[in-house]
Amino acid sequence: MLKRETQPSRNSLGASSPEQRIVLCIDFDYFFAQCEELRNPSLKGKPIVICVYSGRTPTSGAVSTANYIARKLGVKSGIPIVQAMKILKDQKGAAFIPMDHEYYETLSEEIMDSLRERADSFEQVSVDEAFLDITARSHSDYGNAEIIGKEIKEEIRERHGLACTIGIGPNKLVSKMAADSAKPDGFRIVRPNEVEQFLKDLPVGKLIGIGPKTEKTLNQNGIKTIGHLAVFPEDKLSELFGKNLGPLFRRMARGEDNDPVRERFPKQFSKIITLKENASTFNFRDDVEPIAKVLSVKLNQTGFKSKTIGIIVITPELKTKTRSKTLSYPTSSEEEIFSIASQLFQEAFGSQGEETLIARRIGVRVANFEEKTKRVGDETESLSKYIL
DNA sequence: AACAAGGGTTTAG
DNA sequence: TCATCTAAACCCTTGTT
Repeated sequence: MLKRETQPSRNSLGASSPEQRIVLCIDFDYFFAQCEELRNPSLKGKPIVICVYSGRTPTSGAVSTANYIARKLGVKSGIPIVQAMKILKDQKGAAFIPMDHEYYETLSEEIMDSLRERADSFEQVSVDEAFLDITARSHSDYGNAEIIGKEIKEEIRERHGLACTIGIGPNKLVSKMAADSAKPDGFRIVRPNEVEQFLKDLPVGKLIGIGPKTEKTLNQNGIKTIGHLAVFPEDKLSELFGKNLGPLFRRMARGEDNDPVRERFPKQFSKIITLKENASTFNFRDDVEPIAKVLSVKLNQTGFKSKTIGIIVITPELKTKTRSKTLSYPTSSEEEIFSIASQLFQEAFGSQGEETLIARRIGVRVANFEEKTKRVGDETESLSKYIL
């Protein structure tokens, strides 16, 4: 059914790529739950649910993640805690553990630091995921890459006691999808000549960056598999998803991705809380101050200052409203963040007798960073190695 | 034409 | 029925240089 015009032959345009990159993607399995197993081994073998309690009622909140025992029974990220409790009510020993992000971050940092040394260049994507460019140290040879990858996997098990999944491929996209296809506790290599076969029959929704909304639109246009997407007319895709994203999706479906593995620096910080009860501005003024403080501290600790300060309101219908303001100078001052956020809340909630906006959750965001001068103790810091 | 600001949406973990 | 939290990237519109 799917007509494939994509032949093994390369496209004929210009510089035959200096590309023999080999990229390794590492993903710690059910990371938060595994961290909990690490400090409390008696949890092993039981369903574990990592919870974010909102404080509205003793059980209200959402599931952050769960180990595979719980997942197999239907507990997924994002579902209400109550629902997870229902699913697991007959499971003896099921554990509902409040998320302890600081602890996970500490463990993550230790491991990331040891991974960083094993890469030509390194990119931490999240608390439990990273890319390693291993082109040079593998001499662009997948046999060598396999040895390196397996060493890393074992080292993490032995030194840190954690299971992980590793994917290896010619770029970040393919390495990540290779890892996704192999988890948990997996290892998979997809070589350049295997990319097309690897991708073509997977549902489009499996492509990184294609979520539920995009998948639905694609399906409605007859695109069910990544192979379909790879040969779909580019102008149609541009029409559907925009001039940038349309063509990008098509390239991704072909397994193409030139994005380099590079250190990431934060571009924004935000903090959002759930209010005990839905409220308007006049009632949650006291909640804004501690939020401003947290962000100010974080800016000062990391050495950033932000020019843009914004607020976020989640309505009872779970719609998101945002307002922001950009200053002519960067700041990290608690008072300043608080004062501007308060101002924005006033404006957003209608100061002159309009209908009052009601919030379920409120938050503050700082963005548009400018680096503060100097910082001691960090060598990797000088940010001049930033090639874009 | 290029860029910045601002608000919304989508994705991911 | 119940629905966390953080961060990034993109889209579109509007306004400025």
